[in-house]
Amino acid sequence: MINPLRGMKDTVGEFSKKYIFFIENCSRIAKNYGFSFIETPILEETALFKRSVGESSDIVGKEMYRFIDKGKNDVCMRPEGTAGAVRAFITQKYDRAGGVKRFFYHGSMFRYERPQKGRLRQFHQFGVETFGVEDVKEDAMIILMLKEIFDFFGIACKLQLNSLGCVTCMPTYKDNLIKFLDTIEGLCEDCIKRKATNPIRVLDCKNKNCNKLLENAPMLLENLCPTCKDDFSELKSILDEFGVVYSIDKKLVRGLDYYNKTAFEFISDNIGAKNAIAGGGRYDKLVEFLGGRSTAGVGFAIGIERIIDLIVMPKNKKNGYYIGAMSDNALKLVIKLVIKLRKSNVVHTQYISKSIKAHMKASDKAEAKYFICIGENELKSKTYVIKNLDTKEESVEHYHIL
RNA sequence: GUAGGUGUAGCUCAGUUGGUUAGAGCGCUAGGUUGUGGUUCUAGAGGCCGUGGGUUCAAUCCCCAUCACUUACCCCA
Repeated sequence: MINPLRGMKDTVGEFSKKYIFFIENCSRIAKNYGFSFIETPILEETALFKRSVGESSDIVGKEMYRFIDKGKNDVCMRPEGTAGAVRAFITQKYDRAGGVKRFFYHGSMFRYERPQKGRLRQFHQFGVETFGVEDVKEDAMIILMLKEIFDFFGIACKLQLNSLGCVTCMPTYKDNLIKFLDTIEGLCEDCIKRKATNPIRVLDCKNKNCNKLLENAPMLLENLCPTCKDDFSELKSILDEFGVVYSIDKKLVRGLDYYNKTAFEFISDNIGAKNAIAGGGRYDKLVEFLGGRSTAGVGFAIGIERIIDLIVMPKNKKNGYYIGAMSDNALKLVIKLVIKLRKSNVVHTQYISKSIKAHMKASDKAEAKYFICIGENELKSKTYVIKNLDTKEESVEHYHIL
């Protein structure tokens, strides 16, 4: 027997139903916000992720599915969606065309890690990206969209917010942070590495000892330039105005290098240890960094496996027809009728004749609303009965397809 | 990479202090006298008790190894 690879799962059964339900409704909501569908390749040049996600990130450092293809290209399976969307934005020359572009996407992402609850090697995200809008109202808007999505699916969660500053305030802050870190002894090994590669990530180290040592560290949020500070205030006031509850997490820096200014995460207490169910933020330098004309960007991604268990599905209503044959002579007619009705209805059937009782049981299993059974009597009378399985009413119809 | 937990029917799990024929619920199939369902009743099918080795007269059970799954750490969605 061949099993799926570790950390990879089939989309079937209950998960499949929920997945479709989730994607359809997220897409609907995103369209209402003016976003249009984009799909980018799963394979991209390794350089794309190295440059966008960042070499200091764990994702690039140790989690990518990376290989050399037959054309000797160094390629990776995408570990997240933003890099590809930005690349596509530049490829299409939308950066030069100017204006605003809003995209939503969904699909498989790949990270080579140890699987656990809500974390797979092939997992699925639904995400959106806005290009060309510097206004922080857009940040607020996509957070409102996320909130709307979670509300729609009945998912309880909390929003955590931070601002990472911009090219004006971040560099000086970073210098100050490094100076502070230099005065500290006893940081964990990882943090010592981070100090050199991406010092702000020291802030969200989970090591308790590091946390203590960092109690007096300078915080990003307290060292923002006036613009960033104003934007952050405006973001908060919009969220307040529309009743979005949030908390400020000064240590929220996120693991991807491309974020600046707004950074946020939605977390849930109901999904095991990995409590981030969605994350996002602003990445105003990324388009330029990947070779495009300078364009602001902001977006989010939802981890579908993280929230799938929290989705409450509406109850299935009975729908469509079940048509069965009670004698072999009737089979041909049943098939004809099935094909005809399938032009505009959900129709279930079976290819063998059996008792009316067995057919009715099968129709319940199929959750059909209407039931038709054809046997010798129907063949003789050229009529059949349609039974409404909810109301138990029966009505006689003449058929003309013999 | 590290640590714990679990591998018995399609699914969820009992069980055997080592002994001949392996258990339940759910699901599946078929029936409950004339062609009417969901909840019911009866019957049936379905197991190399994860794999390899060891101890033993005898292993699904004890020991070792291995693989898989799972949870957690790290990190992320």
